[in-house]
Amino acid sequence: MVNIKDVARRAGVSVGTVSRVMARNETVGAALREKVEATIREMNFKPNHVARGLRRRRTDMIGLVIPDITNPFFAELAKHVEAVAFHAGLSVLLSITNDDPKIEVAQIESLLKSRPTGLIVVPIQSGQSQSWRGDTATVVVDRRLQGHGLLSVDHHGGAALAAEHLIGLGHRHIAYIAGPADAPVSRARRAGFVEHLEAAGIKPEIIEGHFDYVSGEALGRQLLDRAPAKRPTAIATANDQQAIGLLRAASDLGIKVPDELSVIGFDDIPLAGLITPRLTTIGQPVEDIAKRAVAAAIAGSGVAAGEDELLSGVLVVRNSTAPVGRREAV
Amino acid sequence: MVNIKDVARRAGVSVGTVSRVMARNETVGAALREKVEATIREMNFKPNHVARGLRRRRTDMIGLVIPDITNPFFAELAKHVEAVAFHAGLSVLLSITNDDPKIEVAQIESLLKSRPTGLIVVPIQSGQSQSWRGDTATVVVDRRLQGHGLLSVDHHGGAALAAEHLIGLGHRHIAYIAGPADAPVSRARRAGFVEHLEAAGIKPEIIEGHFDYVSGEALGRQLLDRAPAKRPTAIATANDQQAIGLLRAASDLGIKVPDELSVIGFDDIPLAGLITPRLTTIGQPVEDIAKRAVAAAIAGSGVAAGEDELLSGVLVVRNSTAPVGRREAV
DNA sequence: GTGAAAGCGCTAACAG
DNA sequence: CTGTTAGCGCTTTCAC
Repeated sequence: MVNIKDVARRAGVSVGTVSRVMARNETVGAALREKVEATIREMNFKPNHVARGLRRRRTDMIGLVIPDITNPFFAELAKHVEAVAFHAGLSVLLSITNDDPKIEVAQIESLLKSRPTGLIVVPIQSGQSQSWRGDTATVVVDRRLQGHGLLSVDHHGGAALAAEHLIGLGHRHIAYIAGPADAPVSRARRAGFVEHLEAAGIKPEIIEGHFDYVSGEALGRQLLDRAPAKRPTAIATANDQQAIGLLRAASDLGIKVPDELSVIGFDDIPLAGLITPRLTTIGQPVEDIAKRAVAAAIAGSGVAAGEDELLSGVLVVRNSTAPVGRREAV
Repeated sequence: MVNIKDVARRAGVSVGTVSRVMARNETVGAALREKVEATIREMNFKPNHVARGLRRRRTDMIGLVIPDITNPFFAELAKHVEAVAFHAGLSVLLSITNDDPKIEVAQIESLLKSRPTGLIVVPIQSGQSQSWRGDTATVVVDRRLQGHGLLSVDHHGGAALAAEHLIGLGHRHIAYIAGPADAPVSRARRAGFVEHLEAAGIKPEIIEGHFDYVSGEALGRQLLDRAPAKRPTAIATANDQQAIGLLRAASDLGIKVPDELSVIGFDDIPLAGLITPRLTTIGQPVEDIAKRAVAAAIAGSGVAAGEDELLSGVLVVRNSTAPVGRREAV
């Protein structure tokens, strides 16, 4: 493969000059610059980023560590992170932790060996800030990690929005399908939801599961497979996937949404607006999160501990929620 | 950051010895080996993969180029590729082309600068095999690219399976929602479906769109928003997302699936089994594809041109298809 | 078996 | 403004 020396020789200049032309910053005479650029094109020279990375002691890559790429929210996040990074001339190294703390540690250690410019991490558990060297900018997204600032939607506030919505619709018998208790994001959403309800004198029935379709379906069945009078009139879930699973359970049990049951999710994944009924949910500013994350990673600043950036979620009302009255009317 | 020299000095050996210990292949005396390993642990030494990559002229990374990570099928593919790669000690560089040929070229050129061990590419169009250097193993997955072998599910055969299923159910008035005509994968699935129907003397109505929910919904509406007698009794789609969009359109128009309309998709994304009604579809062996892709990338072999590896899809019957008779009965 | 030393291809001083 | 040169941290002959 052709290297900088070949180019320099052919263009009749020194390697330093070629390097400066590529960096397009230095003061290189117009004549030489053109000649070099022509030669680069002509020889189809692709500068070796590995060598450059070695010399610069940092590569043009950012590591992205997420629990699960098949979760539409993280897929969306990855998509935007990749787009913004690419635009900034960076590549993204993808790591999937599969919600396994051991793998998470291994993945991060492995990433670090490539000396990336920055790390964007959606951690599994808040415990033990990994002792990875402070010389790689780290921005922690969506879920809290000890010793780091957090860039995320305001889980607590967003969940409160959901609670408010259900209360406003007249619901009093309300259940909540939470995420795994060891995930701080679950706790934040749950707390935001529950506290808001309790302030209104309502005590929701709470049940815990994973952030996926299957869990939503199983837990939904558990909540709904009982005498109509004992069923909640509204259920909120910790994310949209659970809500979609719940919708499926309701359908299987012949329970009409939203007439007999209101359902509200969290995330506003693309699918939320397409299933039947269209899902009412709390939308996240994913693109904005991605932009800020990449910017912080590049700036080398990360998000300082204690300096959280919490972005507001927004209530998206669609067809899975309705006034409780409708049910009595039936 | 501590480097190999620091370790060598502290352990009282030469850098060569440390290197050999890490490569865990050479013949290093047990005593020295232990001493070095202890020192590595003690100093928390993380070998610099950038330097190693420079020296080896190849990094421990594989590039993964896909059109759209929010497409559940590709997310699934990425998940498995990442898992297999990680297991083999490789990192994955993620590129998303967003179905834009210009970006695809730029992404690949950019990836190559990092001198990855191999490239796994889901190309956008079959045209112009990019003139990237033959010195990077390239395995082309899912969609054909001129000058390369293809590793993929058998689109043609899978679609024929779908056609066979609908015919067997007694459907005669059948429509097909295809993918974009410029994508070979669309053409393969469409051809497999249409040819099989025509062999049975049926000429389907065909309509084209993109591989996403929105397109499926719009096209579905177009196909269904007409007098009942003029509507197809069954619609097959080029992928599950379109099918899900179609289901939504049917629901909006008050058309019962599967009683009044049978729907069959392609891919068997996780969601397919969870929506209402559960979607009948053609399942892909994603994990197997991922395994083979990574193996080929590592082996440096790629998939030789003309040596396609076509894996069989499998018909997954769920609740979105039913005998045409049911409708007449209503 | 182990050490010494020559690069991998580039960037960034430093000269001129 | 441009050329020269010393490494970046590792692997890999080549000696011993």
